[in-house]
Amino acid sequence: MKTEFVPEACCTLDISGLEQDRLVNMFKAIGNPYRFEIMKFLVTHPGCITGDIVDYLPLAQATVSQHLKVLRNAGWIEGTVSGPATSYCLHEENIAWFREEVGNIF
Amino acid sequence: MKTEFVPEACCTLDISGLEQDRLVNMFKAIGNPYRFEIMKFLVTHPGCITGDIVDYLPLAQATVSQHLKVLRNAGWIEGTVSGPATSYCLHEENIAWFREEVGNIF
DNA sequence: ATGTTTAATCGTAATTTTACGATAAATGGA
DNA sequence: TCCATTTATCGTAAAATTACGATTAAACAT
Repeated sequence: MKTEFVPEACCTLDISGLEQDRLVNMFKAIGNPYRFEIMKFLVTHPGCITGDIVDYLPLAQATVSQHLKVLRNAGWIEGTVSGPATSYCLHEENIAWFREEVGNIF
Repeated sequence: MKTEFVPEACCTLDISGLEQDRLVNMFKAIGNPYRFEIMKFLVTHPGCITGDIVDYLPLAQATVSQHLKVLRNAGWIEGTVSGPATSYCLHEENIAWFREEVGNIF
């Protein structure tokens, strides 16, 4: 069997299937300016509630809620209901997974 | 001056301004299944031409060309005209930058 | 029970992205 | 010069995303 010569590349991108889908979805979710800002805000304001983020961003409550949903579905954050409010935190486990995957393929 | 207590976070996301814009744009560009596939293909087929990628993906030539443009504008790849064709490679320098930035903030 | 607070969801408009066929432009061979 | 090859761009349709006001639902205090 002939093995094709492949020059040394600057990354492997060695990932496929569901893991790839999951990673691409995380890239897509964080690839939006406002959602990236939400992530940054959560680093310094862990456990804050939706209203805090609404106050912080120049967006309507419904829009922020929608962005939070995208981040939640992608696994970047998790929300816990506390009273009538919802408290948001970074999803440490998934972020650790992201860091490892990116570290492996880039 | 009172400094607020901030618990240890799983990442810093310590980035802002133009660098943040640039990074978010790279996230956005690679956050598309077909564009991610193109990147993977280029790892193992460096220097291939547009037509090779068109043959590889179930997309029309115009669509692939458009995806290549997005990847180029985001800095993921670079194309060099060779004859009537265009040869594409990963943009090693920008990818190295991406790797470092992600490594710093995550 | 009623009213207040909070956030998700609904409905919808505007914008952006994605996809494709057709065309144009550029190269190089016959 | 004429033709074939290759790819970018144009025009446009369809789909997805983004944004917002209005509504709904849930929790809790009075």
